[in-house]
Amino acid sequence: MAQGSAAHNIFDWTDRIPEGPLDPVLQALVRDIIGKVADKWTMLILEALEEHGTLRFTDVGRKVGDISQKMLTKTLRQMEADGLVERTVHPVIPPHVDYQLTEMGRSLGGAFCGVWLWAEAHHDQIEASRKAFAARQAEG
Amino acid sequence: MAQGSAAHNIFDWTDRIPEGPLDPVLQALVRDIIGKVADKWTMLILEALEEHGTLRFTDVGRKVGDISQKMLTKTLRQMEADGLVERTVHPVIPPHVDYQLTEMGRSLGGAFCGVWLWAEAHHDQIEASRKAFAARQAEG
DNA sequence: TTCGATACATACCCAAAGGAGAGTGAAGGT
DNA sequence: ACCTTCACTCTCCTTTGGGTATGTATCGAA
Repeated sequence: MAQGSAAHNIFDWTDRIPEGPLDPVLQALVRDIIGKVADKWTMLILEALEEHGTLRFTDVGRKVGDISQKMLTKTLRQMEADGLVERTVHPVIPPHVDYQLTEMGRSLGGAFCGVWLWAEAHHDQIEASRKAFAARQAEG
Repeated sequence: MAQGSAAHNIFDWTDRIPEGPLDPVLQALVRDIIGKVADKWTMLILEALEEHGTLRFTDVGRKVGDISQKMLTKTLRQMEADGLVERTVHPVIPPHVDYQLTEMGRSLGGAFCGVWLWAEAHHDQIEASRKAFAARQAEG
């Protein structure tokens, strides 16, 4: 059975009406945003800036912890492009660059807050589930 | 300058007190959960199951949209291990497998709800920011 | 005169993510 | 005797993520 007969999706649903009043363009846009914004480093940097206010480059790295310089630069640039952070360059030597959340960045931080709290509240339950699942796999 | 002189992190902060009363173990645990749970496919599947209740394998794929069978299987398995979804196998032929959210899965869905709303509310603003950023880069 | 500080850019490399397509197995329809 | 269905699994293969190392500019201090 040739599954990928259509375009690129395995499930050929072209003969069905997907939903109804859902705008596929908006759907795609939101999905794209979710994909970029629900990134590990984005979340971590967001939290660091939310907690400490304005930080300069190396300080962001220190607050986040185990992040390489490359990913720090890359993620900060992406966040700047998306309008989540504001980058302020002071033309001095040695260079001094400040990063702070924009209004939109702060609002995203608030939206993520629920996920953080959820993770803190359920991490032991997740551990338990994983162990139970592993045990099930080992037996059956 | 050899940046990676310490372990694996570029920023050598071993001579500083990191924060204070923050438990590094819990910090790591939560970070791990965030990394796995704040995954694009996890979020998408979670939303599909939240919206439609119980779905079988191919239906989850259809609701999510552009997901390959491989990632669907993988993500569903991970979610099952984490205790977010319950997998029910009906031993019939052809096979019939149902997926539904657990209580914990539903609570995570609630936590993510804020992010979805945020994405829907700010996608146009993000687009504008990206265009402005690109224009700034183009000029110099 | 060389060093160190700061905020990167660039290049090289490896590992993981993820897509495409084929295969599987057993029952029921034609 | 064949085809179809469903929920996968398995094997390639390409793309992306991400770490490491090094370079750069400039100024003041040692």
